[in-house]
Amino acid sequence: MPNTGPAPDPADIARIRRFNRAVTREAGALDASFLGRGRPLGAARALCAIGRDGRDVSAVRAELGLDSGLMSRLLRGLEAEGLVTLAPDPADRRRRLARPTAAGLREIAAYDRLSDRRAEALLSGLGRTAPALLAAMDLVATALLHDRTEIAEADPAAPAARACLAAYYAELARRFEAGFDVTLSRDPAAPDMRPPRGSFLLALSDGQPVGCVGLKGDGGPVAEIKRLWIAPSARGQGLARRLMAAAEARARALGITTLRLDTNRALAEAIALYRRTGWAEVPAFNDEPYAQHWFEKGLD
Amino acid sequence: MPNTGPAPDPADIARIRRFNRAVTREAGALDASFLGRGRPLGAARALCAIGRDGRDVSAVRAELGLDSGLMSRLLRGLEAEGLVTLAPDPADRRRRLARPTAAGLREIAAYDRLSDRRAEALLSGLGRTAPALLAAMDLVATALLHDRTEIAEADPAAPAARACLAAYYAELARRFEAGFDVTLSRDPAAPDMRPPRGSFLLALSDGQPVGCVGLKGDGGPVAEIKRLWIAPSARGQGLARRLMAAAEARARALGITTLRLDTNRALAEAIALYRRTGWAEVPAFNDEPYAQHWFEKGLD
DNA sequence: ACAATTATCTGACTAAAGTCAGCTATCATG
DNA sequence: CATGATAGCTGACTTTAGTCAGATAATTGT
Repeated sequence: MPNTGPAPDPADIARIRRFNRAVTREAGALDASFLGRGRPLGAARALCAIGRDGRDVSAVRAELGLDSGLMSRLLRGLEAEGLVTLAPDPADRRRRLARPTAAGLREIAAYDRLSDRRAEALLSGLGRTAPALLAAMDLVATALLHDRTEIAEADPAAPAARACLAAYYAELARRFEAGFDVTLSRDPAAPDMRPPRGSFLLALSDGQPVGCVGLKGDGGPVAEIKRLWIAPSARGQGLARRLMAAAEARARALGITTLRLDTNRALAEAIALYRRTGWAEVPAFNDEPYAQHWFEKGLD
Repeated sequence: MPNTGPAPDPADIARIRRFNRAVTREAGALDASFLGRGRPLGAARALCAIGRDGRDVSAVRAELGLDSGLMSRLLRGLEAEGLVTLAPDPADRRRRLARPTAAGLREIAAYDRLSDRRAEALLSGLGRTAPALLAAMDLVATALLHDRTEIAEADPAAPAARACLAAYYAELARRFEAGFDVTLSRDPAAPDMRPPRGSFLLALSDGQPVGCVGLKGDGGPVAEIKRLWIAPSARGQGLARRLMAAAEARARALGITTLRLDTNRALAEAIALYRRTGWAEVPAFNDEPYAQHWFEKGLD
């Protein structure tokens, strides 16, 4: 149901349209600068989407929204240029992993520099007003990305969920003082995070997974929150709060009355969120080696 | 010579790149919605660039950055669709003027509505945070359009000029200790700010007024600078200086040899600008109740 | 073991965008 | 009135992007 609020001010609409024009011009200029490296835009975008660390082809395809035939041809082109190598994914040999070669890394770095240089030019032309502009850009980006992020239940073994979990583990390994090895942790089995025992929720931004949370149950009235993670690119939008609220709602629907969670002291934002949203710190209720804090929340 | 200032913070660059991603998606979505009218994007853009009032072909071509052959073909297509008519420019019969037909006007309106609807959707999803977002978008747009801000003479009674003046009065009311009531002030009559007595200049960023200055004359060799104002989103770019320089140039062209102005002590940035640009503080030359400083500058 | 699904590749297309050389008509200038 | 510049038109291209219908191989569910 649109048009519930007051009718938008035409002057405000004009302001937004001016913004759109300003920004499409900027985007066009960036595209044009990308063209300067003697490669069509599609190929340049594909290379950048593969990134330094390499990625599986289907992820790139989903991000760029390309037809599989076109994607295949672009990769063939990049391969012929000696910029990427393709190898079957050992985990699923239908998939292929694209990795940049040394030359590919150089090209990616060159494209990054082009982006950076535009950003620098913008910043340096501003002087003392730069912080205000950056804050404004953050606000706009957050607003534009906000309504595109939706929360959906997924199977914890589905590729999107596994991608989130892999990124989550990698981040824990970076952030925990002692590193992180999932095999030493109380890793929940997938069936405990599937209905009717539990649930696994993904935050999807335009189809891309940008966050997750697990609800691990055992059929009884007490369940645990696990694996709360937000992609770096999606932080600062209150997404963790939305995911937690969705997990609580799902738990209620599954007849769960008490939620628990354990967490590591390195995860300060998460701990702050739990405290802000009605979780009470309680004594350790398990022997999770990576946990220093335990929380509980009643769902009534 | 770039790289003079301090090296930009990589985190700031990352923020800009996040902004770019958010915004190019938005632009892509708008393009996709334009495609829904059964016309390739190039033709749709050309039609919208022609606009309601029609335009000469070379102006459209310059705006869209198209090859003359391509432009010609796009126009031929629009003509065949019955959306535009082409006629030689009476002033220079090499040029051609494109004007929308009635059907063309309807199509332009339809494209406008598509843009408007996206803007409305964004606004309505925001509620009370809308003003902050709009201000942020203005700031970003102004920064990106920085080099496209142009100064044009306007009638002081035109809507864009009145909008600037209203914003100026509102700001004075906020900033002056005693508030501001325009009826108590020495408000210049509009004819004194029109050629040949004076002038009224607007700073236009992509069509939106973002600043103004008035030159109030009485036909003699002495004129006053009035109503210097820059929209908050456009500050910090040296626009006030550009507007003042343009006003001085206009004054010279009108045969004025001495400029004066009065101002309030609350307008510190303006006073600093006057001091920096060759204005000399002089004793009060009028009884403006809101003024504490009077300046004069000779134009030789 | 079997069918269904999934990821990718290939060939054969089309549409859109863009380039380029040469043409004509008009205009500005000496 | 010749000269050169300018604006636009046309035909003959190329490149880029994108679509679609199979083919193939690997995986999943039963």
